[in-house]
Amino acid sequence: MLRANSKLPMAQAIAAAIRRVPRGRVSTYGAIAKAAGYARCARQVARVLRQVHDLPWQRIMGSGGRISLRGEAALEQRFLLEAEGVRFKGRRVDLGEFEHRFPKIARKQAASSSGRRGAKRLRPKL
DNA sequence: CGAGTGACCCTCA
DNA sequence: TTGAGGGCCACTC
Repeated sequence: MLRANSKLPMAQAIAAAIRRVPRGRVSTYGAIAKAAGYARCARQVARVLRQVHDLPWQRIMGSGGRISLRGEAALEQRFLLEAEGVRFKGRRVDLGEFEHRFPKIARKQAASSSGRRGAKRLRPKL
């Protein structure tokens, strides 16, 4: 059961949003982040996906339905999604048909001033 | 050249 | 010490 996401931690809110995606459907970082109430934290979504493996990470795609993963993980994701009935168009998914739409998006206004400088780290190459 | 995105990081309590 | 939370920047199109 999902409570008001405004009372849940950010990671939990994001995780809850991810769990709201039904089988056979996919979502994007921006959509998840916005659904969770943190439209600017698309990166945090990735962090949750990596940290919490209780989520259907396979249903989370990058913008445009692209797979943000790399290597065999991308192939695995595609395989799992195809098993759910999601059709791939080359390297992408047709979000127009498979993107899950959240019934309600809670507008949360975070007025906290915590972390400032974030990751400057370069992206991993493969 | 500009806009958009990201499977992370760092900083604060 | 750990937990929680938020954002900047490099890279792609």
